[in-house]
Amino acid sequence: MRTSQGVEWALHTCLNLSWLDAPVPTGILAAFYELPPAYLNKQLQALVRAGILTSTSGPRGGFQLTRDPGEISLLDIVAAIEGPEELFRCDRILSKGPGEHAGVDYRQSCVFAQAMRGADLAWRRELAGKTVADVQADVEHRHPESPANTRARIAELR
Amino acid sequence: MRTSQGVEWALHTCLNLSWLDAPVPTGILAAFYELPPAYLNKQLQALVRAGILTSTSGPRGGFQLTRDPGEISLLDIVAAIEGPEELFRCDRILSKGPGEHAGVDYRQSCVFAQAMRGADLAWRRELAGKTVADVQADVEHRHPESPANTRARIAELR
DNA sequence: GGGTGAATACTCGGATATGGCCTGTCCGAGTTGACGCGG
DNA sequence: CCGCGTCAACTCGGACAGGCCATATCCGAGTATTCACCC
Repeated sequence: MRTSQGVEWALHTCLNLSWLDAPVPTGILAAFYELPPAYLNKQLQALVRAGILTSTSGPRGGFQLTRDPGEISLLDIVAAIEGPEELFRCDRILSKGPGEHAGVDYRQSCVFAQAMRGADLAWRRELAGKTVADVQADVEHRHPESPANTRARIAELR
Repeated sequence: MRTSQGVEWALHTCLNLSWLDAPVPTGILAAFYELPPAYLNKQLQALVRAGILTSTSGPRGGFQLTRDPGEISLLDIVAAIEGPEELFRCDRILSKGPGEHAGVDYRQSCVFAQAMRGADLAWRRELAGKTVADVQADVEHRHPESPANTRARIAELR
């Protein structure tokens, strides 16, 4: 059980977009990391549906962040790509067991489901506590040249 | 990204086995929750490889816990089924980016990978903190008849 | 020279193939228990 | 009655198909720019 590649792509792409102020087309963003352009486009569509990115068609179009990087958590991005389901898949097999009554929601009452949901929430809490702005700050602290490098490379690829 | 069905099956099966002291064959364990026997067998094999269960061949054979339920964490079971990989898949796409040097392990230095690993650890910490014995106690507290019910149903299926 | 119109190039968006892993099944190897026979 | 050997049934274990989701790609719809033409 691992996240899809799209998550890593989306994270890094959002960080790059946080250093830019004009729309950037898929082709450029894909070339930045040598990714398949059409498939990256598909992932970015999911970010648009989630309200994280805005898309503009036509020449000089592309993708850009809809809001401040400080308002975009890593959980927002992960959930946009992976979907809203929780990590643990509960098919309520307890309902097939003995001594159990109908009309009970085993997703709520099953102790395992509860424990797994607790772990799921811990995971989400960590992801929700870190924003793109936080990452931005970390990276700029370690590698102050990163924003300029990114802008330069984007301009070079245009 | 969700856990496979095998995780839920393994969790409940381990709990059932914690209330029994003799080996139970796959067929019985599967009938308990109306699961496909051969496929459940496949999952239990993974638990054997992980050292959680012991298997005995021949008549009167089957599966049983290798150690005390208090020494089996939910993480042990999940990891046995899902494998040891962490949730976030990092393909080090940074190494394809500009201004980056070879010889750097981007699984370590990438800020996103670090943040995702932190969330992963939070998830694992929750799962490692809960043992089968804990679940056992919770269930017995809420439904004191559960152990007897389980033993009766197992005997009935034999 | 300025404005307008069409043509054009560019970009996103969804519809469409392919591959790998999860799901599901089957049969053979090994072991245990039972049974019958002989002492 | 007791011991031993054979037989048979039972169980695990790994090898073998099918289905679904992640991966990957392509082409059409829409739009802003550009350029040429006309006033």
